[in-house]
Amino acid sequence: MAVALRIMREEGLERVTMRRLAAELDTGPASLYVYVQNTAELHGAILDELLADLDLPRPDPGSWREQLIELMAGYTRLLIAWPSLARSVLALRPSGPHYVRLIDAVLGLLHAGGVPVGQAAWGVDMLLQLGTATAAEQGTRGEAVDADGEHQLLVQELREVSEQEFPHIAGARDDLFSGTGEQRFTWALRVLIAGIQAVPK
Amino acid sequence: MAVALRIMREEGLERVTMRRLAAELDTGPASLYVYVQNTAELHGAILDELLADLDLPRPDPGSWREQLIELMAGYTRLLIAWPSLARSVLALRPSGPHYVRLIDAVLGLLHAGGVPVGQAAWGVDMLLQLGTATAAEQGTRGEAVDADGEHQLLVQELREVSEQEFPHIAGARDDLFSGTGEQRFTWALRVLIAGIQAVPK
DNA sequence: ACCTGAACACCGTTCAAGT
DNA sequence: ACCTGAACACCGTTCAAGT
Repeated sequence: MAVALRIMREEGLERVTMRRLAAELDTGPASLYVYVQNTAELHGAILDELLADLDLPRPDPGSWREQLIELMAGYTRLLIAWPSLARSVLALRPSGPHYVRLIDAVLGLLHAGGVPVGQAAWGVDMLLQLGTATAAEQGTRGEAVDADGEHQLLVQELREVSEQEFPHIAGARDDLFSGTGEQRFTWALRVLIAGIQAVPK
Repeated sequence: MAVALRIMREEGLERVTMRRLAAELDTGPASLYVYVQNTAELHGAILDELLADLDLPRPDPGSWREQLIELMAGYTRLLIAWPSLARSVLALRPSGPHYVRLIDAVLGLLHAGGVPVGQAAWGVDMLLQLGTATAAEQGTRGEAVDADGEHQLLVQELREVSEQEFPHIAGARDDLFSGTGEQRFTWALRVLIAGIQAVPK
């Protein structure tokens, strides 16, 4: 496990492959299938290892919202450092003890905020999905230039769109690209929290 | 392009590779790099092709919310049929004419609902991200069994968690697993729409 | 009983060399 | 000038055969 984390830190998740890990451990790739069912499970184990470093707050009814925003920001920051791990995680529906701990903490904060338990239970999924997806959208270390190129492509396309054909894009042009990633993410969290509080099941 | 779609429909996105596509076109893989910069761009082109089939509503101020929910459900349904395409798309920040058309339609509906343009502009990203991420979380055709296995793992873990260690999970146990995917997704859309309306930037 | 070498069936991308 | 065969550098997973 420690070896897998080292490879990820040094060369990126892309290099944390069964073959590469096996080579690092001086054995054949077949040997790893004794400990792990497939590559997805290997990546899941890496996530849980990373989540061990996440500090969970002791819920305080007076500032539960800020605590929740900070906790989600922390989770997301952690994954933004490894976008392709975020991509794996999204397909994975992670399990693992530290992930469970995180779910409990988010539920605890929503409880402290007086959010009805049914809404909180469905809301946790949305909050974690927002964080994971936001990280997954970031370009990978390796692909950074490409992903940016792709994004620039959309930006350019939206800027050049004709007012006749797409009036609403034209009318929102400035707002579409405004704000930093951080500002947008914080707003998104507030949107989610407000909605989770307000909308009954 | 038509060939790529056929391969996807017959064998899944996993088989829409540069080499496979080249073989299907009776040439070497190098030839494709004349038309497309890399595999990600190929997948992006496939998405835009699929989006051509999405019906966009003419906004009606009386039922904009239901129209928006139906539009987002349509987008998501389309991607749920190809979860690994959704995964590619999340990393891609898609461009392409049909994607632009979709953005304009969502903005139009939010406008019809009287949502301030700044909130609408940032909100579109959240709505599309919700759809894409929800589809990406679905198991792939090929991985279906595995992904389900993973998910069952978390479900089991959450069910068996001790009341002392994780009181909030224990207290929300029934709600955590309640509802169909459809019900949860519709609720999530309403949460997002309510939040986008309510939270100023 | 446990482990793994070697094989099967693939990948993306580049570039020198051909037409 | 344009196209592409062949090569480089990898993959995940399985299973027969060894210890």
